[in-house]
Amino acid sequence: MSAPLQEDPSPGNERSTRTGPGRFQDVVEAALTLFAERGYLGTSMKDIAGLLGLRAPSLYNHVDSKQELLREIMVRTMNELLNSHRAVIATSADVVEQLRRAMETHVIYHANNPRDVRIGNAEIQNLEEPVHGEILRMRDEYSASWQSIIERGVREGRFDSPSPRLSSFAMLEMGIGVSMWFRPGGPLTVAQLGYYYGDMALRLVNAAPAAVGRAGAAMAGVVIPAQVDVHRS
Amino acid sequence: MSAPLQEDPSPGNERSTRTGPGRFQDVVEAALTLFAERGYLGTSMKDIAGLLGLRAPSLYNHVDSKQELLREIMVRTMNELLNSHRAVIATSADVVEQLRRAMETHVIYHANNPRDVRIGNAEIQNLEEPVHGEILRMRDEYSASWQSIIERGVREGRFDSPSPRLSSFAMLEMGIGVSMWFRPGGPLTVAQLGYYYGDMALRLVNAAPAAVGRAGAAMAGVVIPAQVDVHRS
DNA sequence: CCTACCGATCGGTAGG
DNA sequence: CCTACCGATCGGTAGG
Repeated sequence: MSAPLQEDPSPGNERSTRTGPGRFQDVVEAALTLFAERGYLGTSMKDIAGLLGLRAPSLYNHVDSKQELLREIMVRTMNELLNSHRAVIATSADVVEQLRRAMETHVIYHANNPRDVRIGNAEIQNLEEPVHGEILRMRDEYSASWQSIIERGVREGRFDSPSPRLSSFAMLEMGIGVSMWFRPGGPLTVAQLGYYYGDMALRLVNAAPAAVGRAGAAMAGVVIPAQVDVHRS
Repeated sequence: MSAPLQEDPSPGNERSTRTGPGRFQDVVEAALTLFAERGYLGTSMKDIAGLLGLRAPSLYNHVDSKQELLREIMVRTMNELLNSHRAVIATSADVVEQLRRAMETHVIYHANNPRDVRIGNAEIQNLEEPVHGEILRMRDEYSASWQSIIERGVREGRFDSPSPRLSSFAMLEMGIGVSMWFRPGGPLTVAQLGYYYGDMALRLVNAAPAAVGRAGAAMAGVVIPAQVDVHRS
């Protein structure tokens, strides 16, 4: 997603030409849009080529197969999400702050990358092995990290949850939902969105600071981690 | 979903034979399983026929088109969800109780109908007009009802929410997620699941009764509405 | 980067 | 309920 537009100029890169509209990342970008809109099976190589002003067979100068495009999108997305998550929970030892920041990062990522996230959640069954299994393992790791944060908070007496597993599922899921309706330029900024959802996460485990105030409440002290970039195409 | 297995014997029903494995509802049932597993575009009429021990062309004695199967599933599912919701919020005038019961019903429906719900959320873009628009309108109505419950709770001073819209989205979404992981026969009953999620909904708007206790807490007073049937195939 | 083309599969129809 | 078959489209290759 955030890869530079110019291709790696090293001579070992034999998959892409150096110029023109058909470079690998451009094909991925077109696939990202179309897979998200119509689904993997609902998108043909002809469609992707059309978005780039090409004929379908020309894509195979840059891409091994349609499956490779799905693989690239899913692996990259899950890596970005996991890395952002790991980085942000390392910024505090306080479990309340960890949960709040994890939710902010989670929601901001989903708001900024709706196409990737939609594909990631809708097309798992169309991903072939071994990547299919790898993605499932990464999702498990992500989910397990959330659960362990909540479990630790309960152990430390900071959280109240009848089931850390259910609490973590609820938090993850409500954040994923953001990718389905959030549009930049609306009444809410991405940062505000993150703040509200961070607050909701704390409420879910009864760790919320008293009341949060009305919509538009000041957001002093909110830290948007640097790892989460806010651009989108 | 809950239609009786014997077909309507009225002579006006010209779409289905009265006996045999290929009646309309059986085809829908097979489509339900396969659409949920592989997606609408990933499922062929041959696949559906195979599950019924038939050849693909035989299906057209019972079904107009593949699209009709998707239409039937999506309309029926959304109608059931909306009707359950309307019925359950009519059982109490207290806004806290309405929200709790709405969440219980929402979650129980999603736990009991994972296939329908998965299709309903994944295949909207494969639904043709005018049904596509009708489904979107029903979803809007459902979502709006949740938001108005929260708005009223805030007005009455029972709820605290910086954004009823965001709160309702979060609640809806965390309930939908249940359909992705809940399996009957696990450590949790459907009724317990509904109770926990009802509790989480109240927490999200700071209306939770103090603390809820540990996992396995007593569930005295939980009302599972009769409209929500608990069978699944 | 293109045209021409491959075998496979699709939803659906004809006709019995 | 079947076999035989239709035109369309698919992902991908050959060859330049």
